[in-house]
Amino acid sequence: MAITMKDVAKKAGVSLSTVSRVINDSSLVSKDTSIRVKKAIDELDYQINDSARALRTNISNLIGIIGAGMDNPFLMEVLISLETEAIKDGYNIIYGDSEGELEQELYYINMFKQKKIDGLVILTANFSEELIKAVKKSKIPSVFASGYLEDPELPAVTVNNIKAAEDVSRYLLKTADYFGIIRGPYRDSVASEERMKGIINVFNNKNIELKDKYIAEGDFSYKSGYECAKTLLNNNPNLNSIFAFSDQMAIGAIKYCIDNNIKIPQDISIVGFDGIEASKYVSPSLSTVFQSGTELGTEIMKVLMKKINNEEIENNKIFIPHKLIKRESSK
Amino acid sequence: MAITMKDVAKKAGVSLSTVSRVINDSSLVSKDTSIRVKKAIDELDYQINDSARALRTNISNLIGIIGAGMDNPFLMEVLISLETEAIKDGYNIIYGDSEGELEQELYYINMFKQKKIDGLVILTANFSEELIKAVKKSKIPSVFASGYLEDPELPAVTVNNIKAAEDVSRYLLKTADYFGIIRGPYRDSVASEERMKGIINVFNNKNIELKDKYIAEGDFSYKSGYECAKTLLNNNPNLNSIFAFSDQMAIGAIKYCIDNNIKIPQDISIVGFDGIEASKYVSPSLSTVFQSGTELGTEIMKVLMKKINNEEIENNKIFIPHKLIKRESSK
DNA sequence: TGGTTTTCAGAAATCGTTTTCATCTTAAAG
DNA sequence: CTTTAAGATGAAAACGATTTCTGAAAACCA
Repeated sequence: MAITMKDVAKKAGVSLSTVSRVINDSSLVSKDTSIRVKKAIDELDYQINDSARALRTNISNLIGIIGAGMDNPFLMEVLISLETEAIKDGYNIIYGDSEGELEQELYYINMFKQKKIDGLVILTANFSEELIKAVKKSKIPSVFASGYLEDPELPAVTVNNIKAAEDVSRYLLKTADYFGIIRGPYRDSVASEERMKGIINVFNNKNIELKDKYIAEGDFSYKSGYECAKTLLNNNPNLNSIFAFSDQMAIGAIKYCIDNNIKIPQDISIVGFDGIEASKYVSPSLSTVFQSGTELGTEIMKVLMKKINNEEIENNKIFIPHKLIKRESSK
Repeated sequence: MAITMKDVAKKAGVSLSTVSRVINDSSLVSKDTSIRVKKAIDELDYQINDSARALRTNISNLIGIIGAGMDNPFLMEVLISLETEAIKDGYNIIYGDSEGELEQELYYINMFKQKKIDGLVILTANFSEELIKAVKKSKIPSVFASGYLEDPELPAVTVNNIKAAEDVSRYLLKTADYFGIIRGPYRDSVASEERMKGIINVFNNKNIELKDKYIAEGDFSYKSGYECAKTLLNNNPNLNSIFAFSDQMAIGAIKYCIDNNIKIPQDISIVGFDGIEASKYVSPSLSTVFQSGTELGTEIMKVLMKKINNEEIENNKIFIPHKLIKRESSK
């Protein structure tokens, strides 16, 4: 059927072993035969059979990614970056979208085990204890994006959520006595919890009481941002700043204000999180915490490669830089 | 090392063949042994080795996707949908981002061949003749998203670009004598060419001359939309409508107008294409041609499954529905 | 020159499945 | 009571690579 090593071996007049050696750049083969074999490979247009190789070596050159919320441009950017980096290291990406469901996450871990993936990236905004357990149990070298796990065996790469939230809080409190918060889901969202921590730090520091009515729970979507803004502004009629935990929610909040004739930034300042491309092009343009999805992706991959190659990981909690960008949506 | 069929066989007191039969739901095994084997599988937590199976059967249960421009939320939606559908059919998605480079596309086709993928989806806005040739040569069952190929062997699933562009054209010409066009790349963009065709149809019909200065070439990004709007409005000072071939470009164009104190829709109407979520939340909200990325994904998968299973494909050019949605950005 | 090391190449085992073929029961048919 | 067919199961041969072990030839050394 397809061309195999055997065909190449016959054509080049050598044994299977030799062909394999040439393909794998073994030093144990003479320049001369190497050239001959390579020529045969070329002429026959031979393609290695990855299944056979994976079976024999137990290495698949596959990196599994379990993702959710890819409608978020930021996560998407991370995904693309992961793919780009993986290819550089000779790996392919196999993607599973869990839609945030534990059941599906476990399903993918199983699938991935069967596929003998070499590494795993968890690219979801929230994840449960059960997932963490399952990942650990799988013994697959893994890295978590977003959030920080206490577990030393499970490295995480993320923006410094606490510090970033502190930055925003201090900034908003320059022109306000308190501010409304459109946070991410309460359930299993490490990142949101950390950002809340940052806010609390600053509130405490300034002796401001953080009231429940300042907080609305969104799910990172445009729509939930819109709804949350409505809730917040109804509950706090003279609210003059909002910090949303994603740009999409911030843009939703902006829309609500415009729909209801609330002037931005005169009446209210709005700050988002992520720094997605769209944040520059909405009107008013959105102030936000910028983090580079591309950078996050490359860092994740670096750590993952180390884990796969059993190298020492000096630090299992890696921060990528962030920057507060002030635009038209805030004063 | 890992648990294999052999272990299961031993535990259940049967032969390898029988275990294999149970796993593959063969009818040739008695109820009794089947239960026994299944119990053993459960107890040992046995996982099939996909490499071995793929080697033996030459079936990988992998579907390759070559994509580009995933920063476009619409394509992203298609990707997620493809993944969801693939899983239902027992396939995994392996994704390669070509960044629109032929070289990378060819590279992925090669990789995918080695991985023995069962099907391929080309999910890029533009593709060249060379790519088409390579896909054909690969003999992998393939489906193209977007654009229509004349080739009967290569099915394509897409919105009816011609008709959709006609709809927009007729709509805009109700309140204008002509309109500006922010099109997609000239190079290899079947979809853009088709939309131009639709525009030309309507222009001809109404005896309007399509001048070069009405047309600006973008790349589907926010930024290019902004730049193109600038060009168009400079070249056509009293332009009062713009049709952009993506929502992102339309949003960029809106931004340019707002930045330059051009009132939407009083001074100018703007219509986009795709119907991405953001189009609802920008201000003014964007009129656009809605098409469902999810639906596109499921349709693509349906066709691909037919190709993989060697079923008859009655129609190798499938249209998904579209709908012109009128919002605040147009009158 | 004879012995020792190096260098290169091949034979064969192996990875974990699926599948063909053969075998052995047991039930149905005559 | 034989003969046949059907129903279950097992043995063994693939699938296409890698790798260990072994051996031949060439190169080195004294």
